[in-house]
Amino acid sequence: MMTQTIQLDFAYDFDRVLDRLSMDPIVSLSKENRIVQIPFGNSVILSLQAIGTTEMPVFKVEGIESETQLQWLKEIFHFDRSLEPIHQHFAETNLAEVFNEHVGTPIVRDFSLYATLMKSIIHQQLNLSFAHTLTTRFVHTFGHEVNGVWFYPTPEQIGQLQVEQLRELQFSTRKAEYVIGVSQAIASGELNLEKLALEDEATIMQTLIKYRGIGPWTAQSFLLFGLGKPDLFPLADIGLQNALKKLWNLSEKPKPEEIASHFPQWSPFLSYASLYLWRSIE
DNA sequence: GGCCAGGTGATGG
DNA sequence: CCATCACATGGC
Repeated sequence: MMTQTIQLDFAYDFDRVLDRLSMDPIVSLSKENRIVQIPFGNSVILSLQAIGTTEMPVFKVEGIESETQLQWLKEIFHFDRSLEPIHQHFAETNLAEVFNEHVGTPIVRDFSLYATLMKSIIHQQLNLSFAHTLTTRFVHTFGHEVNGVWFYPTPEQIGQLQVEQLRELQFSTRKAEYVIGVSQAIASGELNLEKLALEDEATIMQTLIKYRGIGPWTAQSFLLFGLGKPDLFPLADIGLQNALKKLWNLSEKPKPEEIASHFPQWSPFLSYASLYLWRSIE
């Protein structure tokens, strides 16, 4: 098994990454050893360990079998683009303080596009704690485990389920229908997420929103956490509304139009504003 | 015990 | 086209 070393030339706080990943009960990691195990495809496990500092980030990678895998890993962990221009951009904005508190914090993508979609649908309108419970049950019941690392089930498997099988895990009837329906569309080849990912953002949004259970919030989550797009701010998100309410000392949650009025100033890096605001209330 | 949660689709004007 | 409502159930 090949071991590789990756060195970055910009500040990158891997311990923050581990903190965030540790909120996902499916992810296998050790904060102490600064290592995370990453499921790739159907059964490959890659491991990523930090052996440097935030200012001098160095990583040890194991399990890589091809250049394609290495490139994928770099994109997933945001190794392929510097965070410094983004922090510079926000230094003169009303989010400067928030950004100062999150120096070197990257957008880490989900480990598969299908996982992003399922997770987003499951998370709709639920508190994080219960959403994590449902996601864990979903993966533990229908996915598979290799050496302690969990792999999401395939769309083919989920597409064949009956609503009742997800009801047993305490999914609502409607949510079960969403999850199964979207999985069927993917399994049949009608919806090809990898191919869709190559299209422009407007096309991706329009395509996804046609499916029952995918609204603007879920489609934007797909762009942000699935594809790592830099300029998304899901206005419908209650967490972001609450984060801004707190930051601006408001008595009520700010209205979407009020939030959107700041977009010209924050763009083209709205996703980082979203991410850090979420973290500010976690 | 009531209100809220990292929304969405259906319904009715 | 926009406002309102049901959905399900845990967390606090």
